[in-house]
Amino acid sequence: MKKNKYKNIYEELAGKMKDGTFQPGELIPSEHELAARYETSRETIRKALTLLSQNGYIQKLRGKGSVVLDTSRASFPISGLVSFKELADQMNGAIQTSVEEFRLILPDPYLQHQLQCSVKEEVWKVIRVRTFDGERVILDKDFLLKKHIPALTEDICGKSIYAYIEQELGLTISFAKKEITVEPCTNEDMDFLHTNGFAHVVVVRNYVYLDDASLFQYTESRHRPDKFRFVDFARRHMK
Amino acid sequence: MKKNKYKNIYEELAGKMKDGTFQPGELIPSEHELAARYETSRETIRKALTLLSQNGYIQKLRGKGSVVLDTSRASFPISGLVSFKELADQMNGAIQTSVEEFRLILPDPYLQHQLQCSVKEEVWKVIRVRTFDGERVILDKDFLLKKHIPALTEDICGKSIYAYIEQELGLTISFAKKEITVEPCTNEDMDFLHTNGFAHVVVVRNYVYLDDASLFQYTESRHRPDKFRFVDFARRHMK
DNA sequence: CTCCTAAACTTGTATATACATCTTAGTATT
DNA sequence: AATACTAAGATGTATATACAAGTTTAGGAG
Repeated sequence: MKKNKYKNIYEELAGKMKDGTFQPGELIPSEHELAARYETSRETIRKALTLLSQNGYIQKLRGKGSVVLDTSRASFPISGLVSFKELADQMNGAIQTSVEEFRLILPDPYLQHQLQCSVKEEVWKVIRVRTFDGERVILDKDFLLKKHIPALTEDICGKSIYAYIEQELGLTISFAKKEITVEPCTNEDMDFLHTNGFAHVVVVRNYVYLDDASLFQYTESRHRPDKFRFVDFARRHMK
Repeated sequence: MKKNKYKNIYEELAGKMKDGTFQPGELIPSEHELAARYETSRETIRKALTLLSQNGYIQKLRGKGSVVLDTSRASFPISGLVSFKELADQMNGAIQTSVEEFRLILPDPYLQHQLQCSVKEEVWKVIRVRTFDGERVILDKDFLLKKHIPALTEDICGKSIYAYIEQELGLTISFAKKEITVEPCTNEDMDFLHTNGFAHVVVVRNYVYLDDASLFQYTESRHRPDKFRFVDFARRHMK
């Protein structure tokens, strides 16, 4: 099989950093030694190490080796493109999702612009509220093009839309552009959320694309400010 | 010279997307053709295209080619690790920096924790205010370890600390971990900023590292909410 | 003992080859 | 005319080699 050897090695090494087999500050084995240990070529090891470096697991030091970085503070996931369900599964605590609205609509001009579609394109409108420890703190407004997602049910929205798209429909969610701003509370925010006297919400606008580069989803995720936290890892120069 | 051929090609192709030589939706030449055109190997071209893909310039379609994505909406820089001076240079408008405080201190327990240093390590404390169109909207509190940055002047802080570190000191700023939250205004915020009645500020905490993986800077960037905007590009699966 | 140098080992870049997998267009068959 | 197959061309993965450049260590010269 000619598939994903480097990705498997990446996963295995990343696991060893997460579970503490490799400690922060330590040097991992050299590329030659890893190549021998995994019975593969140095180039394949280098692809795995490049991924680790890009995701903040290691720092490569020329002439010395690769040192393990401290990822404990980061509280994963580090930004990335992760669905709420996947995020919730990684956390421990009382987290609930309730579907407040679910229907097929024709887009208004604002949505036409966000989804770059015509007024005739049918769109799934899904409104969900995320509850943490009994407090309604996130309002998710999803809009999905029926052209790409022909069938959808309220039941699926209560679980995970992404799992349905990837596992049932066999589509591949590829990338997203996101924008974070702070905006005044709307009436809708106050209806659905426990705003606790906050006059503003943090708005995360997500434009999500499939692997053929077609835009299929626009999501507006509205967070109560005191419960919002975004963590990112960024490299200055690319390698 | 055995250096950075792939990075040069990346820069050249990225430039063609920015200036419109390559239009969104278009297919760029195939890897074979680019290899011939640049008189290099396919692997070198692939490294350049991988960078373009990671930074949201193109989407690679197996069996078809690489399609140019629309980066016009993104309004660069897309997250990344960019100094304020570099960001300001790309924008047009009346932007000013004023240094409000500049001195050498010994860290209190909070700073010791943020910078992971002892109470004896001297730290440069720099407080700067960023003014847009006459409004004081960002308060930057920088703390730099003297161990790594032995000399610093108020004049440098008024221009660009990063330019000084990289060009004068010859150090390489490598990566940063950042965290975005929303927090109540402090007295300091109200003293230095035109808070315009806002009760909260957006706080961006930056932990910045050199290329030997040593932490040298902790920055707290406090933004007036209505002027804050963060744009990110994220891929779901890594390649 | 100190200093310098050379060797060994590390990661970085460039090139080449082979084959897998996917898309598309063209051809042949039914 | 519709379908099925084939070939060409595209990207994806794996391997191999050579050399460049930075770091560390060991050993030799003084």
